[in-house]
Amino acid sequence: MKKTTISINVVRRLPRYLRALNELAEEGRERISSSELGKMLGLTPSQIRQDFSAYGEFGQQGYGYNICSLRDELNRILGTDRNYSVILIGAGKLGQVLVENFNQVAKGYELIGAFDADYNLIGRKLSECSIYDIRQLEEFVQENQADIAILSVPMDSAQALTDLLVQVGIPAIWNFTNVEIDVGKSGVLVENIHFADSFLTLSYFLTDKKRTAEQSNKHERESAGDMPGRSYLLPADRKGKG
Amino acid sequence: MKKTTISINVVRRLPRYLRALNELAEEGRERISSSELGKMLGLTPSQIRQDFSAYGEFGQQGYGYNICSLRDELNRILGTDRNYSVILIGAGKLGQVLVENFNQVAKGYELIGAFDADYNLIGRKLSECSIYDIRQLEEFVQENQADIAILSVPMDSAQALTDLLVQVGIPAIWNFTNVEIDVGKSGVLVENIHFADSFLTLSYFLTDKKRTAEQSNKHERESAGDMPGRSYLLPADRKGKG
DNA sequence: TAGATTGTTAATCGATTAACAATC
DNA sequence: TAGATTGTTAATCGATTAACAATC
Repeated sequence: MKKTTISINVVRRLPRYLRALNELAEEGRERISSSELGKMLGLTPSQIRQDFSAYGEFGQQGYGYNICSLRDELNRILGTDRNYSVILIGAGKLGQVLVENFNQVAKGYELIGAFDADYNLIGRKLSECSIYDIRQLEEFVQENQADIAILSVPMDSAQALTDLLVQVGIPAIWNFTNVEIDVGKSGVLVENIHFADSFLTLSYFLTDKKRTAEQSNKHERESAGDMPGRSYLLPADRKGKG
Repeated sequence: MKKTTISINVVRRLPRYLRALNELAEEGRERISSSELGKMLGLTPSQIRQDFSAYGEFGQQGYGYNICSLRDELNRILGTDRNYSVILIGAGKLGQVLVENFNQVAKGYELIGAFDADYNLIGRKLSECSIYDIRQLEEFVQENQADIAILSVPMDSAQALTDLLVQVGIPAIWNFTNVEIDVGKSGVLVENIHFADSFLTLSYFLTDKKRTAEQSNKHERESAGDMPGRSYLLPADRKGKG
């Protein structure tokens, strides 16, 4: 356990490690080396050992890492064992889909309430969770601990609802609106799912590839070799290295 | 126009630039300096100038950048002017939501077909787009150019459908399944929206913050100052710098 | 024991920031 | 012209990779 500050790059790899370990555990595997895990995820063994060592000494020389205990450590590090309570802000179509998939996506988290301003929705149920009037939010969070808010509202109300969430003291927002929401200096955590940004990134690489192809067509295939092309764009870091 | 290889970090900032520029254009602003744009997005002026200069000389000394022409350049770089055709694989709830929001998310792209294996869905319409039998996919792409596939299917069929997409020659996949899909050495582009990974990242920082708080409680508030705490976790790079 | 593989230190590589001449 | 601000080169900072002693 060395590094004092852990970079965002390291953090974003942790869920991927957890995913791989869950798979391995299901297959009944007992142990794995940094080098095998590296092959699975397209990372170097060095990087994997560095990443883990930022949090402790989880492996054993000559043996590798015990899959179940490493998985447990990651769950602890990520906080999936903390029984966080989640609320949904915006119970429209997207919100509904998110709730339905919620248990798949977020094992160990509990959805305790949904909020909307639409009277057609208020009073209904989403899975096992009630939809409340957004004006009841403050009251609700005074009586119930809410750790994370899922924000799935129209773009034009995103900032107003962010302000509300900050005001009532929600510590973390999972933002699905395609807006750069502003929490000021509140210290409220924001994690964005910007669909459009992700889509445009894909569009970029596709365009880049086409441009390269157009280019080499211009050069009238003097070099007839197959151009490799990026094959994987993973969030924040590349899979294969070129 | 200098750098030959452009890093993924730069690329992932481009959609954010575009978003800011669209906003500014709507406000009727004409020009902006790297330093003002930097303030908007929490980036240094240097970084912004570096990023743009990888693609060309879009600014003017003493003036800054013309908002509309910079926006146009970015659209060109990202390929939003290329009229890409998109298909949807998996017309379930998530797929439906994605299609409904598609025009908002991806202006300038056309959804030309949806595919599913469910006979309750096949033959219906999603917005203005027909849902076809997935077994017709190969035939369909022989007759229609399809540039990007949105993959929104259950986790256990994700890889099989990826294989199919690769086989029929789709060049880019926007993957919404929480699975590390494998396109082998095909060179097919993959951009992931891993909901779970994103959620766990948020959970991590929340937990991290709580741990820090617990820590400083242990130290019996000798230093009574307010701890700042990370306020923004943006994809791939941090907003405020600590 | 010998082989495997860790955790960690040092080396390398890459990305961000700073500085500044060029110029609108 | 003077002030502003670019594009780019150089300096700094940080992250990844390599190497290796420690040890299971």
